[in-house]
Amino acid sequence: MAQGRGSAGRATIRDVASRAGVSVATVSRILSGAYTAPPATHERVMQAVQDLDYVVNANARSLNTASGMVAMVVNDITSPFFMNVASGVEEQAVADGRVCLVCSTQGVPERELSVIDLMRQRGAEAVILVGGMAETEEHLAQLTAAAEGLDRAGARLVLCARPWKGGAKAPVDVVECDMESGAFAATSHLLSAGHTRVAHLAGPHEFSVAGQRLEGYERALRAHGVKPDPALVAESDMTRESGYEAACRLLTDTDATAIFCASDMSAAGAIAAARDLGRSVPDDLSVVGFDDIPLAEDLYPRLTTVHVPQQELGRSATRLALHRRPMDPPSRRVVLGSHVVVRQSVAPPARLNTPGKAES
Amino acid sequence: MAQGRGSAGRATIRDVASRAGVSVATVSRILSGAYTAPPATHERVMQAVQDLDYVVNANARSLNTASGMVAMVVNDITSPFFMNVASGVEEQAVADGRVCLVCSTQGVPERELSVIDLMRQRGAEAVILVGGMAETEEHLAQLTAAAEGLDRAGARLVLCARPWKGGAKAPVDVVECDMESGAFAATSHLLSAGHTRVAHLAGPHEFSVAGQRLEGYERALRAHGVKPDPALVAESDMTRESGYEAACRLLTDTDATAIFCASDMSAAGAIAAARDLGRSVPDDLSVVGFDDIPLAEDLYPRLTTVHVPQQELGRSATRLALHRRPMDPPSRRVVLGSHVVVRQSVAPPARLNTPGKAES
DNA sequence: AACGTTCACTGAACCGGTTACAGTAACGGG
DNA sequence: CCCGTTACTGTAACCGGTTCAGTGAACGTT
Repeated sequence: MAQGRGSAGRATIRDVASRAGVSVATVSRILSGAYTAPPATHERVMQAVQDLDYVVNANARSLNTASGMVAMVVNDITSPFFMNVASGVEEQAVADGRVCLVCSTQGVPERELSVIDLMRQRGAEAVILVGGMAETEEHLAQLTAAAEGLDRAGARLVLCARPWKGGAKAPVDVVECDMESGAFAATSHLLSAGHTRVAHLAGPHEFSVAGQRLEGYERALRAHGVKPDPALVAESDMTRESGYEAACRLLTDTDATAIFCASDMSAAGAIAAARDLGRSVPDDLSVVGFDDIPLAEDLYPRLTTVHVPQQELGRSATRLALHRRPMDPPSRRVVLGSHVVVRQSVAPPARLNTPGKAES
Repeated sequence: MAQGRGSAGRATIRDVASRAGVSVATVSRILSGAYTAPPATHERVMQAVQDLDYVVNANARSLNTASGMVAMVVNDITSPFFMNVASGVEEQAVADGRVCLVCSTQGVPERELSVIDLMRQRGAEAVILVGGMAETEEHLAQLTAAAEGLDRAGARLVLCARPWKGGAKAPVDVVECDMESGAFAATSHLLSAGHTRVAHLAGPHEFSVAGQRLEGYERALRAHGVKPDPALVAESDMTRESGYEAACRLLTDTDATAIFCASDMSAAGAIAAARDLGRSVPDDLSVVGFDDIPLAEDLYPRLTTVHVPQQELGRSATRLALHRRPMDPPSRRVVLGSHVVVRQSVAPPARLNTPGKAES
């Protein structure tokens, strides 16, 4: 079996046809399962395929037919949050009989566009953008153009876990999580525990998702009658390292007794920073994260955080992309909820007698 | 800009050619950058491309030319270890001017084969298998067949972080890490700290990588004059959950004072189990992991583990696949080293007076 | 003036599939 | 026995690119 034909290169459908003594059309029909040939013919063709180790050329095939590909574009392939979403996308895609390909932009905005283009060139049926990215107006315009191009080709661009600022007439669907209210709940949780000096370890201000979390944080403060203090918000890029650094600044320069972090990763950094500075969590410092990635369970103390339904985000995005009916509006939007999951990283502030610095 | 042509579907190269008043050959050459046309012609063509919002059909293109695709196949897209390797693959692939696509098998062996096939159908220049998988003889045979098929098409199959049992004549390259000696070093580290009852939280016995770690563990025991005790090795599937369960069994059923885990994930489970059973790490139980994924830094206590150069594994694999000279042997093998990185999860055993169970 | 080059470009034959259209054989009904 | 189906198969025209072989004009030689 699989005795490579003498010549180099791969066998083509004509090789198979001539070896089986039938026409290419017959081979094509049999292989694509279009119809049932009489057992004898079927057998002969299959034998020829076997003998020649023939595999169809999917590129040639999708010259006339749908490619069956769903493409997912991710900023950072090592980010647990993104990859959890990605697994939801994948799951739904294979459930719908497609194959799912993941491609990373390595954080470079231009690569995002070129990757989308690539997928468009390859005839992907849906392109799903997972996660945030800084959005200049130019970038947004190009994204809109790409979406229109995809649309014209009968494909779909879906934004997942990332808001869309491009207007409703662009053929773009969006699945996101209500992060503003998640942030509100998280911050409220800290305020209810008695904290008044609640810091926020924000994400990059260019990221719209970061903006939403900041807004929720500020709204909660105001709702509890606490005046937002700009000194209490530090910016990081949501990674562990930059979370560590920003938290160090917060802990040394301010009197914050609690930190609401824009991501679990930066919360991990914050906890490490606290430990290195001799502050114990949650006794000396309460920490709340965002995302609820698996890591949250393994931090010490186990991290109280805002649960974002990552897999469901991915699944919804894929469903939106693939199950589209003729008269759907050009642009649809699904918003999933989030909720805080309470674990062990929050406690009441150490001393309620704030003025004095003496131990209670 | 991008004023969609009246008709549906995408513009083809002939549309562009006729609009620019040149032949398709000219357009093709200009767009593929094959030669430099006079500015006037170049300009006309580019304008037509712009007007029609033309994008090449990459599938049609790769009917005649190399696809420039590198494919990576992963078992679990959410595994930090795999995705760290994956980022190395991706990095090297784009450095070599290719695009890199990731595809997951979702842990199903048959899907591994079908995904490889798919990539073969699509004309990938290299297929890189990242991570282990149970290998039946049949699976191995099919893998060999796939490798031969790829080879005939001028592509390459590379196994990364996964050994190859299929013989050296198969056109398969392998990049792996010396896990046996990593396991030896890790176990020795525990033995040197004074432990004699060292348990092993093994991976699935069908996984060859798990076997290597078990061997290193046993060799270390023998080297230190300790008789391996089968009761001290528990099997898990390297996930956190199954690590938790296996560790619970180990902690309640045996008198182990240290556990060498086959992965950091299962070590995380073991630490959680110890905590839930009221044993403190490292005072009552020492734990060593394997892989050195980012999580290791965030566990409490910070996890002593065996560092596996994940990104480098991925980079090497890609280099092997892409940089191949004519007279290279059919099958090459690169083995990278590993070393234990000491953090805080190991301490001498609590009581050297093991016989009595009284508190010291 | 005749001739060899180079330049800019074209026509048409590929690449490897799918599929519309058409043709043949066998079968069953009237 | 004739004719309309039905079942199967073949021919050839696509799909959308790349590229080989070649044409005609302009240019520089001798």
